Amino acid sequence: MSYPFKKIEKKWQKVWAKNNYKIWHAKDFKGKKIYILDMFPYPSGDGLHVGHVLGYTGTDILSRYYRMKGYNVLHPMGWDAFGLPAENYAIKMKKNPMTFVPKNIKRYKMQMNMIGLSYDWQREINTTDPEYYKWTQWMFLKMFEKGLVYEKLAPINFCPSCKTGLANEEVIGGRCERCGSKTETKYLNQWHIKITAYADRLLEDLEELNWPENVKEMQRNWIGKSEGYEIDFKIVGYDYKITIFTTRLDTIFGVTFLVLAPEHPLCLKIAKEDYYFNVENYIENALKKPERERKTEEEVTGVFTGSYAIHPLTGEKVPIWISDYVLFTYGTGAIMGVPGHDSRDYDFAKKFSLKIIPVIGPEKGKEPENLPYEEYGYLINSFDYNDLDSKTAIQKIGEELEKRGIAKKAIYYKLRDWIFSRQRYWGEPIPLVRCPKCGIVPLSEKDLPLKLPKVKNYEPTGTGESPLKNISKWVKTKCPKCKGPAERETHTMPQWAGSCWYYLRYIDPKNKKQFADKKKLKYWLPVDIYVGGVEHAVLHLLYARFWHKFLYDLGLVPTKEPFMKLVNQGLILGPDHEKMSKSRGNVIIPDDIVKKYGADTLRMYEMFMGPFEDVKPWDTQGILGIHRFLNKIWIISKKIKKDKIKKEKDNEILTEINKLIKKVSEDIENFKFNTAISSMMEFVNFISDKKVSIETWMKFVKLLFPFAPHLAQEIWSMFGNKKLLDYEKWPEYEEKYIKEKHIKLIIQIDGKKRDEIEIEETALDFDKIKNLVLNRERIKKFIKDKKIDKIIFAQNKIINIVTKS
RNA sequence: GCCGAGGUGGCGGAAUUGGAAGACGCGCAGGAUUCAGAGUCCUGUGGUUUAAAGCCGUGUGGGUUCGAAUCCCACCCUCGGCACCA
Repeated sequence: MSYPFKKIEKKWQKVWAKNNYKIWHAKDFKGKKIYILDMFPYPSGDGLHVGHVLGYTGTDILSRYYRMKGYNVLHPMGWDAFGLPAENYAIKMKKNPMTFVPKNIKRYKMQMNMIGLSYDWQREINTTDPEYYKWTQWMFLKMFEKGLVYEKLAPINFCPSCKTGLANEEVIGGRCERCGSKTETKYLNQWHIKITAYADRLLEDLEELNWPENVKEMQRNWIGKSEGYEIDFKIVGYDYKITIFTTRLDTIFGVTFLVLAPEHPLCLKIAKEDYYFNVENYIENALKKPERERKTEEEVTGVFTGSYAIHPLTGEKVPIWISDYVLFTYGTGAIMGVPGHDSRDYDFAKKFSLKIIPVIGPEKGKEPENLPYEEYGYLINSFDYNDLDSKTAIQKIGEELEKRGIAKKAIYYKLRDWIFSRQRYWGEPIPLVRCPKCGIVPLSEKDLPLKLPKVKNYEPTGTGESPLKNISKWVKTKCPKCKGPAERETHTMPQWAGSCWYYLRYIDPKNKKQFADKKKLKYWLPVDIYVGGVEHAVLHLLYARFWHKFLYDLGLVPTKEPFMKLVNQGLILGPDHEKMSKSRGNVIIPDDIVKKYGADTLRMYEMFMGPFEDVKPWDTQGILGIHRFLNKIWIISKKIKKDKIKKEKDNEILTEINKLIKKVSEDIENFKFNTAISSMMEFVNFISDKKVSIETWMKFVKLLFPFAPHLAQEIWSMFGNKKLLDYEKWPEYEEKYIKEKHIKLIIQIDGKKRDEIEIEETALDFDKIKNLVLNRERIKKFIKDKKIDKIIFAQNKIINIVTKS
């Protein structure tokens, strides 16, 4: 029979709901703070899944722990309700998101209470609340004001299923991040935000963050900074010059051709008569396919222009080609071909029988086989620069070319500006007006929020226009400047807009005058611990850092970075070790588990499964182990109540409980919840045949509380404690009980364990121990007539007798 | 191809400042309780044809060391990310 978890959980959830404003409400400016943040969910309609439970339980354990440690804990929750997930779901269910989303939120909140999460609900926020998105729009206007927002007709990624343009970050392997459809390229007039202006700082400031290395690396790669040189090549018979970008100036003597991207404006201008037709043809063909689709093609293609450039150092003529393996959107849209040391250039040269000159080789006098050939080798076939190492050569050649005005240092990034327009209904309206007289005019602050109108038909049109375009009542407006007739911008903001600053609003959620009070921001920022999925590594986490830096530059937030420590919870797979999905039928629903075993079992099992950050499969049997453990605790509690031993007299138990306090505290702080639970189990196994005092057991119950709050609270009150456990102090361990009086010494012979011996700590003397050990029968038997070479005595733990062979 | 993380029983995983490999849990086997089952409790559980002892064992092969899952070198495999970024 299970312990009455249903009754217990219901009972305490009621008490907590009633007292929420007291127990979990973070008061401003009160002592030492800690800000523990979850990535807030999209209330999509499927409800909380076990992945949410994993992350949210982790932060709940931390919050409960730090509250008991005496910290002022800010642990809020809210709803990222704008955007595609909610909208797509609403379309599928044929319900307006405006009426549908609040219902979902209610359900999510109910589920969160069902698993006993200790959020400060007084700080709840919702990105679709006009009082919230008023400030999202306000911040957008600040960016507009500072010249970070611009409109551009550009080829963008378009999702044919979601019927909207997407940012580069939202395209994962050529597919829509949300629905998995292959994206297409469309030319649309879109608002862009100049995130590239922050590229360097976004890169540099990563250093000071306590984030998982892989996430930092993903951001570094995404920003993709390359330092090199721009070099001008003169063209024979023309006044034009071709500028290329390279990071490998040391290979310049290996240049045997130049390649232009098909979009390059010089292509047709320098094509010779005999080649013109071919060139025109090639370009036309190439441009039909957007860059993204060209990449996947295996075969190298290209066409010769008939023109030649002059090598700036050798004066030799090198042919100028056109090929779509050169991207117009990166660097200068033109490259120097070094087939000796670049695999793509090599493939190209092979295909079109172009010259290949190796210019990097082994160090002079060294055998070629024992050195790394690529990267930084030594120059060969490079005239005055021969035998220099690559690094030095880049410097020297750079200096020389700069002196002659042919080259200059340049830095390029992979990062592109943030495409900010969405052709969808369910987002923050962009607060701009198009006036035939004044052009683009921003709304004034007092006109915010610009509310999203209620509509009947909100489905995406697919024409590149937003559904808002059809609501002429809303679209037609007056120009804020000249008061003449004008039209509103009808595209909406991307889903990421609201999540860029929500952690700031929690700090002062009801402020009507500012997005948050400065003093409060100063007190609570930065976020100390941020927990969420790794899928946001170059989406939300990059945008939010940028947004935060922008606010920092305006003096509106006190820190350069928003999130100091980041932890990614690992994915939970289905029992079949596959990713959970409806189509596979391997989805575990938290509600079912709660019904069957209770919330405490669910919480604790998810923490016990394995390391918090690892991918791990759900084990339908494994959860029984945790449920049995909680049952055992319940039964032992009843026994202890009957026994009525007040003070702890058993020294062994004192040692164990003190060790446990130390272990659990350290493990919680390090997100090692699985080993914390293991050691609690070991403790319970240890005391199960002993009589434990109430004093000791109450300490244990406090340790259990962050993990299984309902059961712990019930046991706590069962022993007549009136105050809620939330207000109790976390137990402290006493060093004197932990110190071992006896030392178990392992005896090894030639590194293999042969025996062990227990020694008083005070009797640790090498000679004495040596005698003791060598006289033991068992040891004598092993040594027999072997000669002892030496004896190693290590760390009061091991004695190793080494024999001569 | 490049970057990052990782390979430990039948399974999830412990131990990583070099010092008893396999904690804890699941599963499995045997026993107790029971008319029976469920549940609970006890015992065992890396391999080595049976007990003790021994021997072998942390992806593979080498190395350093009194001693290696842990450090070094080479290789194999798995997972995650990026991918014509010059």
